[in-house]
Amino acid sequence: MTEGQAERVRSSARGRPEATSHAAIEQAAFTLFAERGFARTTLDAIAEEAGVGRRTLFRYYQSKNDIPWGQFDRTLDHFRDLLAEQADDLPVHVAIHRAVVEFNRFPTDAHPPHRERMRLILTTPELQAHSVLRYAEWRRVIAEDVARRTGAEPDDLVPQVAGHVSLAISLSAYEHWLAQPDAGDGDLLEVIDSAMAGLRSYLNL
Amino acid sequence: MTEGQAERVRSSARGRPEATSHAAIEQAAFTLFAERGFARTTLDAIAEEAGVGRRTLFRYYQSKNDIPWGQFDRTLDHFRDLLAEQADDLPVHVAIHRAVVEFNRFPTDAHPPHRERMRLILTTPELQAHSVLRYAEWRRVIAEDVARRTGAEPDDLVPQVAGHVSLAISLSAYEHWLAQPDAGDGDLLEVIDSAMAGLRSYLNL
DNA sequence: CACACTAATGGCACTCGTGGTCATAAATCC
DNA sequence: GGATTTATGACCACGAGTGCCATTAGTGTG
Repeated sequence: MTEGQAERVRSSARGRPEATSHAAIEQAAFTLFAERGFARTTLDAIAEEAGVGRRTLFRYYQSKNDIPWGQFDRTLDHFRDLLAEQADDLPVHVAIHRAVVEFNRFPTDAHPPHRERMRLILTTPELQAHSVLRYAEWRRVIAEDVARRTGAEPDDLVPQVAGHVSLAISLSAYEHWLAQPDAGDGDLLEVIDSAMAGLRSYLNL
Repeated sequence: MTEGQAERVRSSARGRPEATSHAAIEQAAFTLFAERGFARTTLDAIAEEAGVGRRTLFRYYQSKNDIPWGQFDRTLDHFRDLLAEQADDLPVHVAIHRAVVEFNRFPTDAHPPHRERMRLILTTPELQAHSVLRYAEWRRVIAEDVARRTGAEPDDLVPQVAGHVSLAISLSAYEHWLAQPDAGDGDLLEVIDSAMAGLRSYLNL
């Protein structure tokens, strides 16, 4: 999903070989982000650290803001599959919730690790802002699944609300999880459950 | 609320008078946005249209992205008041929901009008992204009120979820409202109610 | 009225992200 | 070896954003 940088999959082994990789760029970038912070890390610095030209970075990532998201693109397809796997006779919100939880079980094949990545994304203003565009695609995937389950259109109100609310739950959970000094990946899943329970209790308060 | 551009309220009438105003800048900007679109409108063009220097724009708005939001800052205080006004014996989610609806009743003292403003904000990628920073403050106001009503801390999970979910409802409603070709301000309030009802039905409550 | 004072203006220079163009490098295929 | 293919990286241009500072246009005082 996402346009992202177009899956630079070489069909053949012809032509000049790549001078770097997404992984190498991310590693270089995260190193510098950790040292100086996101805003004060220039693309020139990342290019130098990665040993490539600055112009080349833009062939691997659409923008500086896209670097921290790394592999997220590919994961959306996985998310779509997880949603499709949930039984059709489940209550819709249960099916969606389960898929959301599963989606966060093996967050990424990290490097840098999931938590640090999410911490950066959720605490850096520029990235918080930029991420909305990613979230929109994520919400769309949910809206489409809810529409399919309920016989509605993805643009109808309920599927849209479901997408927005699922995101709301997830973001609440991530923020809470990040606020806990030493929580592991498993704890994240519990917090997502708690957030959903919190929503239900809020609506009954 | 928001740091925003610091309420340029002159204590005395001394010193050189302002060469322009927020209203004048917004009017110039919206005119150009309508003509060429947001992205292709440069700050130079806005400055020229408003008859001021480019540098001066930054004394009225922190960034180009902040221009469409206009007066939103001040409205947050109003929102806080609306929340405080809701009776303490109401179910929490009802109190919050009512305040949210009221908040959107007289959206702005428009010019340019509310709907056009929101259409721009919600359909322009740069602005969609930038707006999360505004939303965060809005959510904070809700979290604080929910915390007060429930005896929790604003950073606790339920108040946070309440903020996120209220935003989710509002955004769903706005998007749906904007998708209707000829809906008025009153219709927006109904859509907000519908979105909340949609959430409850989605959750089988 | 002239002079100090105050506050906003706007020009200049600079950094940084982003995008277009294009010559060049480094592989494979014949 | 030469044609072909593909990625690279240099050069250039534009626009947003920011610090600096001389200038402007008011008010208040003697």
